[in-house]
Amino acid sequence: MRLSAKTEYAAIAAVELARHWEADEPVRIRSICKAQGVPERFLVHILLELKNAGIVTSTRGAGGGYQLSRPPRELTLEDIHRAIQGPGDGAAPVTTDLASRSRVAAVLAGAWGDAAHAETESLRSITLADLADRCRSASEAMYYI
Amino acid sequence: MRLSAKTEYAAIAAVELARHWEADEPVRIRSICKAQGVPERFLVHILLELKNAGIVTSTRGAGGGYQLSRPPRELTLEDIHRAIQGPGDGAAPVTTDLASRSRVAAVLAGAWGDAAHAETESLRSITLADLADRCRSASEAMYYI
DNA sequence: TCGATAGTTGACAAACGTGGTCAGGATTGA
DNA sequence: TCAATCCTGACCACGTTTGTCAACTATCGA
Repeated sequence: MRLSAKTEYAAIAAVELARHWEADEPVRIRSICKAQGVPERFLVHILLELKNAGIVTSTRGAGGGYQLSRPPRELTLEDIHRAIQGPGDGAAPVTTDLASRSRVAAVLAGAWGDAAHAETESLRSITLADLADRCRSASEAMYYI
Repeated sequence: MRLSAKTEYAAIAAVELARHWEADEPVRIRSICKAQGVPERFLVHILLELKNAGIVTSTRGAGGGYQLSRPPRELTLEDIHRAIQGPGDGAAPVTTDLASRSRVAAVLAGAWGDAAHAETESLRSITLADLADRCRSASEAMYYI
């Protein structure tokens, strides 16, 4: 479960968009960066990847910005993870080479796959709506401190 | 679940040692490499890491080699994974920085942690004995083809 | 004691991935 | 037209990964 900064930033941005889902107007990159402390030039590329993956849509020009392409309830952390880290993550690179000539490697490939599957399922169980809700509860809890 | 070649090689070597556990004599690096197609000079360093992690023991000199330090039933894939990829894998590097000033990042850290935990538990459920057994069944199945 | 065998250790390097930055272009609203 | 905003590709610095090489040390058997 090694997480790249890119994936983390992508998830942060996605949750931020989920929090603005109801307003139904584009969110600017700059406002995300300002709120979350993410390097702006970098987030440009990340959001572009999310757009190419069909997770967000963009509106160009003045007053433009980004929005989720679907309701936050229908988007999971796994979607984000797959969009950024790529689908070539569950399959082991070297093992697939070795698996053809080594039984041990083949058996291991199955085991690694099981673990990858467990991770994927865990991520798939968490929607952006869940995360946005948790942020809301967390901020409400703050008032009691 | 990104897997480094190093971790894969380590697991292959560990399973190979598990298959020779009952013989109770050291296995040479060269014989592992010959059987599994792993670069020999590289496996040297990998086995050294496994040794420092207390997973294997070594016997120097002529007739020397490596053996598992404990019965294969007591060693899991997670042990191998942790020994090579390091324990600094479940914790997200950037998030821990951001988590302090961003609620979103903090909430996300929890979610990533859950997924990492699911992966770890999956790996922990597979022992080297399991894998050695699977290799044995796989090779027996070959006779029927 | 000698020599072969095998693990130990550290230095090194090429290739790759990661994490950004920069400049300029395209689009849109006012 | 002008300003705001996204789009795109090039670029680069840095660390990690994946090895290789060479020299050293320990052990066994003759």
